[in-house]
Amino acid sequence: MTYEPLKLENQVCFRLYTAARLTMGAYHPYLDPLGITYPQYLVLLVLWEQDKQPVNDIAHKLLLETNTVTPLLQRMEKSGLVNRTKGKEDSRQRIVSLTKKGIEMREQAKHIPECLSADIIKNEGSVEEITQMIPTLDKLIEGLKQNNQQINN
Amino acid sequence: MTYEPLKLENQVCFRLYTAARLTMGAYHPYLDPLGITYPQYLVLLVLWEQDKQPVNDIAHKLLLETNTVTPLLQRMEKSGLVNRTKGKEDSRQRIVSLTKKGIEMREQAKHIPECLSADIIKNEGSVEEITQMIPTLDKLIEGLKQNNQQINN
DNA sequence: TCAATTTATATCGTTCACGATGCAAAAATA
DNA sequence: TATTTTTGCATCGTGAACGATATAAATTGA
Repeated sequence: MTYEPLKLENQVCFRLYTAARLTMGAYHPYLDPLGITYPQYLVLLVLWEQDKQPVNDIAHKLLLETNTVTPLLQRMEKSGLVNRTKGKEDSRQRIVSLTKKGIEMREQAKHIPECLSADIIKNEGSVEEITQMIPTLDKLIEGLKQNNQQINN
Repeated sequence: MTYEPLKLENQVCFRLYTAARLTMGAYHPYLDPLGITYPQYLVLLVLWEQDKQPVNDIAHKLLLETNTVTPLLQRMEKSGLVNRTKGKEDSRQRIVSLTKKGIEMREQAKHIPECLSADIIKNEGSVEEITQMIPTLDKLIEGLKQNNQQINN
């Protein structure tokens, strides 16, 4: 009985990749009525915590590149959720602020986390077990951040 | 001290989404020289376990839709990794088989899993802790599969 | 002060990911 | 057998993700 690393079933990354995709799928019933996608929901979470942030801060908090976030914000501006104004001190910056619609969406989104927990309980049973993964995921993310930085230097 | 579900830092899904993206990034140094992407690597893993499978089987094993896998396989055919031939019993099927190049790539990819483990150890320390998440991830994936099926009915 | 460098954002091209739709072959059923 | 339904795959459109590159503004430093 030998351990075979090239087997799909032995790969942690495949599970992360799949779990992430399926979890995003589970958000669909709640985000579709609001007319937003999961990455757009993440941007809103960031702005609901603190309004009026430059693109870079948002990208940094989501661990995304600005060339991912810029088009995302452009789409959100087009759909009336945010405004993008030139920075006053630093005119290279684009300050992203919530519109009335963006602010009000928070009320509608308020119950999404508990809805998702309920869905998970319904089909699988244990939110506790899942939340126990958080410290490990955080350590993994921190390590991967450093690793990928080393690659790009 | 109230728990705030709408805070980014309290969201498990965001961590899965981030961990998955960053892990895929960590594969780059090993996959780029082979000229393949991470999803293409997953397809190869499936075909290395068993050659000559219809599109549907591959999609099912990767938990992807066929409309994701079909273009993926078309690109892999164009880059000379696989062939796609009409099924003999069921002519609706497309049987995907490895080319010589696809078979030989297994040798070059052999050490990727241990390289990735080494990278994780280097920057974070504990592969054991990460592999301990596997049962939980599997339960989560299984529950989400059922949940998302219920949605689409 | 002026050139060189860095920084913040944007643009472009390629590859996923997936909902919606189309189509032909197979299976089910009348 | 003829018709309906299902199945397997493909195509199209949209929205991420991200590497590479561009551009203008700010910063550094000679």
